Amino acid sequence: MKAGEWEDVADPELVPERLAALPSRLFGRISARADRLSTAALAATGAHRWQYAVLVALVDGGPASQATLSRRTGVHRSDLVAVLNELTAAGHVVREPDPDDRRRNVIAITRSGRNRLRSLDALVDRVQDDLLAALTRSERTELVRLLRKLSD
Amino acid sequence: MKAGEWEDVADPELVPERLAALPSRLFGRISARADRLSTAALAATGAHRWQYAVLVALVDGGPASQATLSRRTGVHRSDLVAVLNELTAAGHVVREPDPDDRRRNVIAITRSGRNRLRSLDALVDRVQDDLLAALTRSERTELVRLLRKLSD
DNA sequence: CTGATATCAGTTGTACTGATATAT
DNA sequence: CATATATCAGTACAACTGATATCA
Repeated sequence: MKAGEWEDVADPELVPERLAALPSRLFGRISARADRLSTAALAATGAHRWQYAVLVALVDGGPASQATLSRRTGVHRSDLVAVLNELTAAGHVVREPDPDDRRRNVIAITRSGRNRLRSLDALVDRVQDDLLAALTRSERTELVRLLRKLSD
Repeated sequence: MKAGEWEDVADPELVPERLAALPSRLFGRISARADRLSTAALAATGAHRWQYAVLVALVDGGPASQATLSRRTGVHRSDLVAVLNELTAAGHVVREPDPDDRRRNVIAITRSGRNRLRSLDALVDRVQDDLLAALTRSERTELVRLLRKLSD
């Protein structure tokens, strides 16, 4: 993954059918494309890709410990530390020791964090739209249904 | 990506709907799972994940230069060098200068390479089956159709 | 001179493992 | 004692970029 001008190395005309229809290969390629689109869209804002997931998890689920946030987002607890450092430094969340369980930090979103999320929301929506541009609206719905079945 | 015992960090019950239904996130997670399954399956054979793509491209498209192989497989020409070094060392392909264009190497599969591909084929099929286990046969067909539309 | 080819060295981001300190 | 939490250092891999030498 990287930003910049991009030229696909594969030529659809040349790719043998056995490879072209291989689910694991398709997932890898589409996922790489999604990463490129996300990174490009977020580059302007200086936001990390995981910031969005964390802010959504806080708004939709309320304040939480880092361990809970990890379970809500799927972001690994090891990686969450750096994301929260960034968000805290920017004033988008506050991180305070939990008085009820002193192992935990309680993470809460700030007003600035809510504003941040609103602007990221628009970017993320455009990325999904770009990514799924080749599909009709009903195909998109069906695709998401199938992907969700797979990810459980 | 790594092998070993694996425990999902996300708890499906806790993931907010906005994240759970996000295509770019779903692609990332499923692609990571596909990588884990492939790596685990290939670990026993000592094969790199790209070996399979290269061997298929040679069998289905005939001998070719490295640049052509890159376009057939989508494997980057920079990465292809190492894969071909491995395959050459194992005797699965032969790499010879092209007499008609001395910039090129002609890569051709050997009998040992064809045998290798047959054993990898079985592994790859099982990985796809594992990956798509949650879907019915017709859902799998529809999914592949949608993924192919996206990857063009 | 331009473009294509093969090679090599290095970079970035994701998704981890493993270890440690601290508290329940 | 086991278990959960937060943190940090480090690893493996895909998918690149950029540079160089060679040749058409």
